[in-house]
Amino acid sequence: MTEREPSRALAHPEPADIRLEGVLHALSDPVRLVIVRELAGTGVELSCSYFELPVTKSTTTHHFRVLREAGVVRQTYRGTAKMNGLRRAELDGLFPGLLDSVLTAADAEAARLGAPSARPA
Amino acid sequence: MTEREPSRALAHPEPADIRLEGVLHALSDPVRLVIVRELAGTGVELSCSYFELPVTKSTTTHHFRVLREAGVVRQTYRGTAKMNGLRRAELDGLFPGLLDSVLTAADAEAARLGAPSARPA
DNA sequence: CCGGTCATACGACGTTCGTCGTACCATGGA
DNA sequence: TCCATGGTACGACGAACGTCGTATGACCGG
Repeated sequence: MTEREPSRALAHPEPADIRLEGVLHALSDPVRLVIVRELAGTGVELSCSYFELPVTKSTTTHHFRVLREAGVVRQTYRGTAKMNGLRRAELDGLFPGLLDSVLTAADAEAARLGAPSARPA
Repeated sequence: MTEREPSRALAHPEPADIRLEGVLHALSDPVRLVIVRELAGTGVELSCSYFELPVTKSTTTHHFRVLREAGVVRQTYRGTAKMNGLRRAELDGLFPGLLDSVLTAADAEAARLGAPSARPA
């Protein structure tokens, strides 16, 4: 709840605490899937404000938190910005091939549905 | 033909209507994940009553319905029983490798958590 | 025909989810 | 110092979810 600590630190689940169900659930939301695809596509850390999502800032914060608590992304403060990076190594170690196949599937579906975004040419 | 039409037909989404988000959501429930793992492990069609799930019959029906409507399983009546089979071909065609990696991940997690009902092929 | 078995439908209930708005805090620069 | 920028916390709300119990329907074997 109310942390009076420096609190500029964010809690991340350790690999042993990451649950497949949680990851799948995190990935089952369209907005979050867009975030993950973009993160994977660029391969670098991106700030929350980098993303242009069809939701408000509050909701964006919420989605990033869900991703972080599921163990999908790692968030670190960098000045006023909060950078987000995919936890690829941990995820691949825990669930080999899962992230890649989800990403591939998302690309395939986007192409199938004629969605243009999230594809860094 | 000697093919007998099932008295009650069940609606299944066509491959083109299967959504990745829907599949991931269907797979993100522990009970449904158990069902899918068992279906994949045996490789044959299983009746609803075959499964020993920690929920009532009503809830079991509900979960099978979610899986069917997401396009994960195919259900066909066979007498009073309803047989359930994984839609492997369709899923693999739509999202190559996805099902396998989820299944592998589920096995890995089950082993990691000390699962009792793991199903080594 | 009649009962038994397998599964469904429907309604209910509490929980979680996705969304928003508003108020607030933390950092960095003018 | 003060303010602009980037993000958070909290509360609210409707919708969807997972669960159950009971009543009902479909099929098979006597």
